[in-house]
Amino acid sequence: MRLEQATIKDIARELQVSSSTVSRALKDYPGISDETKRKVKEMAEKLHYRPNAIALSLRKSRSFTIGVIIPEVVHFFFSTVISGIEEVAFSRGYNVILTQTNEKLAREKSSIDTMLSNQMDGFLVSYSKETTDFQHFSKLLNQGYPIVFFDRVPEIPGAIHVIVNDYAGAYDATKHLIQQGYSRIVHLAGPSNLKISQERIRGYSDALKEFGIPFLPELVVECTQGTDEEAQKITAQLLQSISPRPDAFFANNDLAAMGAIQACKTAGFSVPQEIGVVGFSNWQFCSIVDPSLSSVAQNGFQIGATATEILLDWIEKKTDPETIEPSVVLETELLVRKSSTRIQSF
Amino acid sequence: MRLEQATIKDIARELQVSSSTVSRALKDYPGISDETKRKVKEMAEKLHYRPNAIALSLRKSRSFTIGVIIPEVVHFFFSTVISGIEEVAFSRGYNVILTQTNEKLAREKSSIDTMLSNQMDGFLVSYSKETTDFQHFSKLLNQGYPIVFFDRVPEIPGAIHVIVNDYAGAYDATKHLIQQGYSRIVHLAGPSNLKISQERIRGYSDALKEFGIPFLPELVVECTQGTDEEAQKITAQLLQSISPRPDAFFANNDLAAMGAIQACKTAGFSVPQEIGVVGFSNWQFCSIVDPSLSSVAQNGFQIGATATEILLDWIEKKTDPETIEPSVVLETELLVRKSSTRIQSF
DNA sequence: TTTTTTTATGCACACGATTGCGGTAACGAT
DNA sequence: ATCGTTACCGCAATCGTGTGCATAAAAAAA
Repeated sequence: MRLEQATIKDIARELQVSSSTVSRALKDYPGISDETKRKVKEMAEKLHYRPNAIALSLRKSRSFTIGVIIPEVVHFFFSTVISGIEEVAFSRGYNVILTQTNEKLAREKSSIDTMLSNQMDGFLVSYSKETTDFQHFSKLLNQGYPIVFFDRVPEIPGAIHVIVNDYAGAYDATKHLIQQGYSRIVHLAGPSNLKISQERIRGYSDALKEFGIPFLPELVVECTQGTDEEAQKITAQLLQSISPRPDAFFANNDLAAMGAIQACKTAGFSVPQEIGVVGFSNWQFCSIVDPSLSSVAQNGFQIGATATEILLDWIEKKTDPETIEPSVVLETELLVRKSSTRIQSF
Repeated sequence: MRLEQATIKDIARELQVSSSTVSRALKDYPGISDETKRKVKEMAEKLHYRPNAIALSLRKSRSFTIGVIIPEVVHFFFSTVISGIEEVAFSRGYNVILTQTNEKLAREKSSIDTMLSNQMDGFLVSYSKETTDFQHFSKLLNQGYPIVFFDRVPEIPGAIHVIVNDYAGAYDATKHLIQQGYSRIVHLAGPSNLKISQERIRGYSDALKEFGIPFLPELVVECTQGTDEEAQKITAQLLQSISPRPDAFFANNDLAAMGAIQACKTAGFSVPQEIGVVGFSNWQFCSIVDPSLSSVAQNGFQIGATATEILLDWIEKKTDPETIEPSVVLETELLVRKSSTRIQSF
């Protein structure tokens, strides 16, 4: 049996005043005597009064809550994004409701449904791998709901994005490998329906072009799942089937990069002396594995924080959605570690 | 300008009936003609009617939302717990509001405040490292709010816990090291105010005792932060200062274990031939590092899922809080990998 | 003293949905 | 013609808070 929360009415009854007076006194409205204000506040304190945010939401048609929809929580990158989101939301007085889609489209849609029922003030979304049609999002946008997409962003008119410069990240990584003397560079790519995958391929390809290295389609292999097991298999196979053998791997994510390293070791090649490897994301373990893994760092925290700032400004009408930069691109940073360093520059 | 959500009143107006009729028709109440029900449902469909969960919450004094308070999101273990929580909550029709305390007590308290304002139906809590006094929790409990603690659990009467068998996990790990022929085993312990740290020390100590190995206080070192850097420093120092030198490290977490391994390598010792290492938690990277890291797995997903099941049963009064097992202890599993295997048993 | 202004407070309704209670037809039975 | 029954449906209050408008009392101006 829960102890009842004290309400404005309780305070009003105790003090023999109306609840409107209490409401105004608590918010220091003009036109309430200091004496009354004092009494009201004292009584509020005494009764442990806490404003009922639900009632407030109903009244104001504002919930001060944002909905976050992501593919998976158990993912270093996404967890850092969540952290950034939570940090900014908290500091600006908003709640965060979280759902993961487990990469399922159906789950994505039903999440939106319940979130709409719960009167979210806005949405932060990174869509699932299954999502190829974006009507459920564009409908929301057309209805005027603020949505900011991050990382995985759809190509629909009016959508606001926060992404990292995948192109530049991939370009930098590839260029670095080339400068380290690797030339037959495999790209373990991500799911081809994601724009980030396409951008990274583009960066990879452009870097090759710039250094006069031919782009070979057979050196770009899609790793659908992005797990280390998958990458390990693919790498092992590539080392056998391609001739002359690849001498570097640029992976779409760090897990895949680790898979590649393992496969190389198993096949008897040393990393980085014979084969160089670079990952993407800069997961926590990159610096503690052996050899330490070079990786393109994307600051998840900053992505989350930035996306949330934009969303909240939008919600609070500080910014007209028309004037928002449709796409905020954060820079990546190539962190060179042992896995790709065979020329000691120091 | 957001398009207005259709309400029951809108449906009522269109159909020239009262809103009570609409409400009842939508929920298939008896006493409403099939004809009317059909019309109402059609109109609801047409107007894209979505029940306003906020209004419902106000009416029912139930928000169908649970508050989750954890130290940090960017932590493999906690992210798996969140995943388990989210999964169960979603399947049972509840929302999850997430806050991280960043290990700050003040943040913990203020999170509780805003969650109370938002009429959470219950709480899932793992408290911060700073928390030594639990009044803010016991007050909640006394007010009748359902709270289930997990991982880090307070010693207050009436609190429900979901934890793993830290004692057994530590015992197993230590026993394993002993059986592999290591005898001067260092324990890199966690913050001493956390019960989990104490339990692990107990398990470590009991395993030594059982095998007749003396417990040396200087071999138990507290790693306050639990980072790899910290563990690396401490390990390096221990390898120098203690004589005869330690030949194994059992770390309170995997990151610390990795730090220990690095320090060993730097000092010229090979793992596992000369020095064995076991971690705790079984983070994702354990299987992909070299040497792969033995670790005590604690199933975060299961912890989160179990805690949520208990909480929701409690909220829905399926179980009387008096009858709830005060402490659910999930078993750990020692995953033996290369970092602690010098006796090939196969 | 009367009129005007200021100050302090209450009334009533709104937000959206639910629900106990009661009302009103229509119909059949007496 | 009257009553009882049944089938449908509406009124109005409720949850907790905020706010425009009216109003009473007090103070100031006439």
